[in-house]
Order: sequence, then C-alpha cells, then structure tokens
Amino acid sequence: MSYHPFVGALPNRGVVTLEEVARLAGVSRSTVSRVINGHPHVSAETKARVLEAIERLGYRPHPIARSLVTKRTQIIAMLIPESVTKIFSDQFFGPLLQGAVQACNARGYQLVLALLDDPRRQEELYLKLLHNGYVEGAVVASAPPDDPVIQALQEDGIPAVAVGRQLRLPYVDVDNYRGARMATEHLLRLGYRRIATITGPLDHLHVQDRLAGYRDALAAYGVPYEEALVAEGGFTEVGAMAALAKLLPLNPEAIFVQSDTMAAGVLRALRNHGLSVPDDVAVVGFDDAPLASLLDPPLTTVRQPIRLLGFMAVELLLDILEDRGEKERGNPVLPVELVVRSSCGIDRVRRAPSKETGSQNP
Amino acid sequence: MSYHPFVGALPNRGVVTLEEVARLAGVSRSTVSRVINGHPHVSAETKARVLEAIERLGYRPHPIARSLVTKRTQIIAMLIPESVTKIFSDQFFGPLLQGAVQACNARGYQLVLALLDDPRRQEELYLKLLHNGYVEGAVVASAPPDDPVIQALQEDGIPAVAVGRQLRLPYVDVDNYRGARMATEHLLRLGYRRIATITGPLDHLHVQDRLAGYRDALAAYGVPYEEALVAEGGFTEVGAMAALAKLLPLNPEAIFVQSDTMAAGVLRALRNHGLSVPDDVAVVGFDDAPLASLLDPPLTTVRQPIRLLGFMAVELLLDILEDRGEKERGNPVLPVELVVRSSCGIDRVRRAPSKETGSQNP
DNA sequence: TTGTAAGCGTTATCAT
DNA sequence: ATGATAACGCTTACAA
Repeated sequence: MSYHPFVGALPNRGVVTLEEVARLAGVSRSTVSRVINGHPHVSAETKARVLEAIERLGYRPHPIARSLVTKRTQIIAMLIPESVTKIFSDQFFGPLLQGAVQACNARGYQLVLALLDDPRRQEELYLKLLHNGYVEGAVVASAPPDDPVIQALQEDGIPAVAVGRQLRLPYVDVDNYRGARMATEHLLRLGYRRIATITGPLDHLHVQDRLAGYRDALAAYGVPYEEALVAEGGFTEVGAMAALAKLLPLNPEAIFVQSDTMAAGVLRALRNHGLSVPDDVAVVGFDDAPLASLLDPPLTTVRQPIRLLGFMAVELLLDILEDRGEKERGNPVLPVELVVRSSCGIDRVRRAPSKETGSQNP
Repeated sequence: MSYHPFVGALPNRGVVTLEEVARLAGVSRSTVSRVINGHPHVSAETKARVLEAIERLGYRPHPIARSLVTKRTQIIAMLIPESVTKIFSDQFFGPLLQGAVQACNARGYQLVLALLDDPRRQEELYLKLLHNGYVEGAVVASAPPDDPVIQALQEDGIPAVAVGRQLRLPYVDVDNYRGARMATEHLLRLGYRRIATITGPLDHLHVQDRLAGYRDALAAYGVPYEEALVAEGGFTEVGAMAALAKLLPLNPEAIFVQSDTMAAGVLRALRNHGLSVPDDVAVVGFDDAPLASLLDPPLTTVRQPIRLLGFMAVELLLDILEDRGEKERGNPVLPVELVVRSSCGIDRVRRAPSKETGSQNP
C-alpha cells in the first residue's frame, strides 16, 4: 500500500511531556514550564539545559492541557450568517478574510471560519461552535442588528466585534453614507437625474447608511426621491438581475448598485436586455472588488478598504481579549474613495458634454 | 455605553462543573459523567435526577477538559495550499466547502478552514495549526503530490485525505481524464480541429489527467498534438487571460479551458480582443460552477459534482478517524458529465454545419 | 532561582 | 448500579 496506516486519533506528539523534559534536564516541571513561557527568573544556565532537552526530545507543549488551566485557546471565529454559497460568491468576503487572517497570524491566533450548510440551522450550529469552548472570541460580519447570533454571543459572554455598524457590539466600519453619497453625486454631476439604486437587505445597518447617502445626494441636487426607483437585490448576482427587471420599465438613466457583485449581475442582465452600458444606462458599484476593473465596461465604483476592515476588526477583538475589556475603545470608521472607470459614462460625457440640464452643487 | 463590557477570556460557561451537578443530584461525578456519555448501566431513576440537575444548573460539558483525557476534539481542518484570494475567487472552493461542512455537521464535527495570508509562509502556518493539537485530521485540497504539507501530515501521523488524486494519501477524485476527453471530443465532433487548451498548474495530478484526456481525444481523431497550443493559466482568471494572449496568435478555432473560472477570464479577454464566442473561437470549460450558465454566452462545460466531492472527502476522513485506520478503503472516483450550452458553437454548427475544413480567423 | 503541590474539568479503572 | 481515585499535561501559587 502506498500510504501510511494511521494510528491513533490525535497526533502522537503527546508522547513527550513536560515531565520527561524536566527529567532529562535535571530540573522540575515548573522550571521547564517557566522557560517555555519565558518567565523572567531563570538562570541562563538552567535555561540552556532545558532548551537543549526540549530540542533533543522534540518536545512541544500540549495546547489543550495548557488551555485547561489558562482558559485561553488562541482561537477566534469569524461568523458570517450567510450561506456558504453566498460567502464564496460575494467578492466582499475574500479580501475580508484575508485581512482577518493576516491580523490573526501576526498575533499568534488561529482563525476559524464557521461555515454553515443550511442557513436556517445557522443559530443552532453557531451555538454549538461557540459553546464548544474552543473559541475565545468572534468577529461577526454581515449581520443585521437583530441577528440571533449576536444575542447568543452576548448571553454567553463571548467577546465579539462586528464588521459593519452594529448596535450592541463594538465594530469597525467604512463610511458607507459618504461612499453612497459620492457615488450618487458623481452620477448627478454627470447630468443623470433619473437614478435608481439596487440595495442589499435593508435590515443591515450599512445598507441603510448607503441608502441614506443616496437619498441625501438626490436631495442636495433637488431631485425628488422616488420609492419605485429603489430595489432590493440581496447582495447577490441573481438578486440584482431580478431587481433590475423591476427597475427597467421605469427607464432609469443610471443605477447605483450597492455592491460590485450585484453590479456584475446588472451588467450581464443589461446586456441580455440589449442595453449598452453606459450609453443606455450608466452603472456605479460599491466595493471595488477585484473583478471591478475586469468587467465590461470597467466598473466605476466606491472603493472600500476591505482587507483593512478585516484586519482591524480582528485587531479590535484581540485588543479586547487581551486587555479583558477594560478599556473603552471607539469604533473605527474607515474612509472610502470613488474610483472612476467607464461604466458611469464619464467618457461619453466628456466627449459630448451635452446632457447638462442642471448641476448646481451646494 | 451601548455594549457589554466583556469579562474573562473564555465564556463563563465554566462556572458550573460536573462536581456541582453531582452534588445537586446527590450522586458522584462518575455517575453524572456516565449519564452524559450515555453509558448503559445507570438506573432510570438516578438518570432522571441527574438530567434534571443538569437542566437546572444549565450545565454543559467542557470540551477542552474532555479532550485532555479522550484525546479527541471533533475538529478537522481543510487545508488548501493556495492564497486566500485564489480560494475565494475560484468557483471551485465554495461548493467544495459546502459539501465538506455538510458532512461535518452530520457527524458532529467542526470544520476549520485554515487560511493563509502569504502563500510563501504556508508551510510554517499549517504546521502551527496541525501541531496545535486541536486538529484530529485534515482534508487537503488542491495540493500537488510533493506539497510540503502532505509530508508534514505524514510525519506527524495526522490522518489526512485528499480531494483530487494523490500519491501518498487516500483521496476522492472525479474522472478528470474522462471529462477532458469528452470535452475535447465534443469539440472535435463539432468539426473543430485546431483546438488549444488552457490548463491549471501542471504539477497537479488532476491537471495532468485532464491534459492526457485532451491529448488522447485528439489522437483518437487523428489530430496531431501541438505543444504550442497548450498554455498554463494557473486556474485564475487573469492567468487565463495571459495564457490566451499567447494562444491567440496561433489562431485556435476552439479552446478547452480547464476550469470555469479561467473560462470566464477567457470569455472576457476574447471580447476585449473583439472576437466573438463561439463564432470566432469556441470555448468549453470545466467544473460547471454556479456562474457557468450565467456567462455570455452560456458556457459549455464538464460538470463535476463538487459538493459531493467535499462531502465524500470528509466522510472518508471521518471513517478513517473513527475506525482508527484499520480497514483498507478504495479511492472513490466520481463521474463527470458534459453540459452543452452555447459557447461551444453547437447552435451555429447546427444552423450551418459548414466549418468542415479550415479556419478563417482575423 | 528553583521545587512542591494543588489544581483545571473531564473520563476511566477499579472496587464495592 | 455507583463511588473513589487516579490519570490527562500543563500552569501557578507558595515555599524554600
């Protein structure tokens, strides 16, 4: 047979213990423990002896035994109350995880991504994960403020932070209001007036923030807000395509699509309808996900520092964990930036600056 | 302030222990332990008393303490030696994880997705995860046979299985050879002769299998194999776009692209070059990822049961774990299936079955 | 500076 | 059927 027969459940790393190292080095267990944990008061000489013994025996501390007494595991979880499909198809989560992982690695923690098969069983499964005692803290992303997971976290006293504004959790966020407002005002500045928007699920606070930015931008230009021009796309590509179908009969000149993943769906659907972007309909996205520049046409979008968001969320959590929540910390809000490519029709407008009906900026 | 101040590192679930339950129920710790673990010889009466005490106290066993003695954690890891970016942009991994998670949930295990920030540090990080003692076993996906992770696994005696053919690990695979051959023969049957292919990294066994299928299909139709028509696209969208750039000067009539993610890149790049699919170049993919049918034109591709792959890999691992590797198991190979949509030009061929001899490309 | 000993919360092996 | 008691491998007062 070509592969090893496996023996035992857990790695047989356990065979060599503190005890044996102590014996070989001619010291007590405590002393070995001290050098391992870098305690100050150990003579350089014995320290050397212990280190050598550790080396010779190939000793490695047993984290579970250690956890039992220290109550620490160095494991945190990332909770995303969405289906696995969505997590992996929304361009947002890749960079987010990347940043989170980076922060974890930098501080010696392990990141567990809690994945669900069935979104309806999410509560049950999360609780199982959280209750299992391995998880010291959690960062929850993409959760509405009333998500049961958040309540569960609170009840269990598990330290947690959120990605995106939250009511009862410390959080890291980007300036969604500003981003949405910039996107919409950009469209207004280009001369569009009949501007629709496709949003994410409205129970998410950051979705509301973006919607507010959109509304206020319209107001600032004296354009009346029309309920019918707002459609919910659920942050998915197909959801956005459906939302577009509702919007199209209203003949929007431009659409502010509140995520790049949805924008990709919109571009595709628009093409299916035989409409060209930006000539027939201008489109602006949100995220500046990796694919944004690759779309056809390249997507004008609001860049948010997604990796940084993940990184800072983890940092915030670890700070809380390690200071045991003594300090009061603010909720960082990261800046966003408008990235102008061509889906907004800026080229066309530049070439033929005709559509100049009224642009008076306050 | 709006959110709880957090106390302590780990959930304060620990406050109630076996001891206290025992006291309340008026029995010994051992008895409580027995009812919790469903041991046979406990009188119905005491069992009821214990259960009630557990209920009243809200007791939950402490998995870490338990692990210390049982040597089991019910945690397995999914190792994907790729950058986080790639994991989240390749349409393959979403469904794979979904299947894996499902299998885990069904059997009471926890799935940890080991994520890397820097692919160059992967070895170090994996080792840390594996050595930390929480992980009972691992399923490794997308690893070449000489990946250091595999060796590390062996050395540590950590049970592992692979997704995709491997030399030194039990594995679950799909019939890559057959899929590639079907795809290529489909193109040949439609009359194309100058057929290029864009592959994944050639050190992966399943990539080699697909390449073999492609070659043999050509041979079966008496078409000479041309090295120059094979380009490596690294399983990424941009990699595929670069590969296409190399291929285009050779005027291929059709391209067998060995993943849907790469195919999406190829379609985009082709459009950028002003070429139409399938009229100028026909394209066939591999995976039947969720986006395949949404592409423009809808992608003809080889469907592999990715979720099932993930599911079965985990099942295989858990079987090994729980039987302690006594039994000898085969390596399941799942069937694939050709899904014909329109990127292969079947419509056009049907309408005008003319293209029987040469190519006229710009 | 170092050793002794008492846990941490379980399960497992004996007895009874 | 149930209860002592000894592990599991480590950290951490408290002593020395």
